[in-house]
Amino acid sequence: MVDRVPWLALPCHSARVSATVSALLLDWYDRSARDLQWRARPGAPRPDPYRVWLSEVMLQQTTVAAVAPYFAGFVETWPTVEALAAAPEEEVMAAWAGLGYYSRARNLVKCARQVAEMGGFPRTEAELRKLPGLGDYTAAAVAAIAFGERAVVVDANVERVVARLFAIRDPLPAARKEIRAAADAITPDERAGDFAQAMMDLGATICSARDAKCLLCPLSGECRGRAEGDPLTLPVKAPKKAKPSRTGTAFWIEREGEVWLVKRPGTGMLGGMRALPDDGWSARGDGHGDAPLAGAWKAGGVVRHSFTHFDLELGVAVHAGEKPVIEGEGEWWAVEEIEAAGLPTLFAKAARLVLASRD
DNA sequence: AAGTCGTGGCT
DNA sequence: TAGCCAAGACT
Repeated sequence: MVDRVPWLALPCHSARVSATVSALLLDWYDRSARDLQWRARPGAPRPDPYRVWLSEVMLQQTTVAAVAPYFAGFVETWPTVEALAAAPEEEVMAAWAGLGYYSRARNLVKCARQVAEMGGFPRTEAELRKLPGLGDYTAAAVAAIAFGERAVVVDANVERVVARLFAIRDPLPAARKEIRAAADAITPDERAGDFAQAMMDLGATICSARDAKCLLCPLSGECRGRAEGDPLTLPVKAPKKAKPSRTGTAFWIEREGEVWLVKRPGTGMLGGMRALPDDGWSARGDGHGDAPLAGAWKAGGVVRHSFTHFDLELGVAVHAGEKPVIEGEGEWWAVEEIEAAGLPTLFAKAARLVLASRD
């Protein structure tokens, strides 16, 4: 689709612009790179592929600030991919609790076990792309950053920077091909990993979604979006659908200092995570409200939680009867150690609500 | 190929 | 506040 990018139709011009952009950006990166714990230590030519892979998976749709403590905890507990491969999936899921998008954690374990079996990470983008949890972005990022391959790394930062740099006005997601072609054109043969990280640093700190600090930008002189006066309007995005609102109930059942926890099915919402029993609420509909066992219940309050595609108002019902008898799969968990259960945030909020009402 | 899948921070 | 957004993958 190169012919759809007007400036690319001029080979000499485009080659000059591309070389200028990559040189300016790499020079800026050498001066201004963020110091992140998964990047190579001073003196090391390249970072540890395990740390690169782990960080890239954690950073999918997730901010650096949110990832930092989880990354530190993971590499402390599991310093190598072999160590992670040997860990029980349940422990990894619990360690991931609160970070969101839990299919990432399931795929993380799957991937670690495959890689350990293979004797190490594959070193090419094409081979990395076959691993579970590595899509186009992550495969390219690991290949470039950990192994020095010239791969075209396109994430939301790159899309934004490129759309502004070349004033690409077609709306996303239709503009993806055009943006990718432009990103390809400015990716250098050498230091593609640094280039990718530089684009992401630029997108995070200078050319961000709600702000464009053009006076600080190393590419401002080359930026068509700035020249045309409206960089903040780019990239253009399709309007989003409205979020539905749902209601549901979670049930707090306690016996002798322990609370009844269930494990959610391996796929779907909060898949594979420990949880409080609930009444079947979902993105598609409200919960039925029926309690999982007979006896008296009292209201424990309401938790409001906003997921990506719906809002939930979750009532918490507390079992008020004597000696609850439970049928079905689950486990009694010491209330005092509820923090270690690895509850996703929604249920952690519910637990906090119940426990706070006792003080 | 559009929908599904978390969470916290920012404005 | 309510909406937007973040180093996307998977189906």
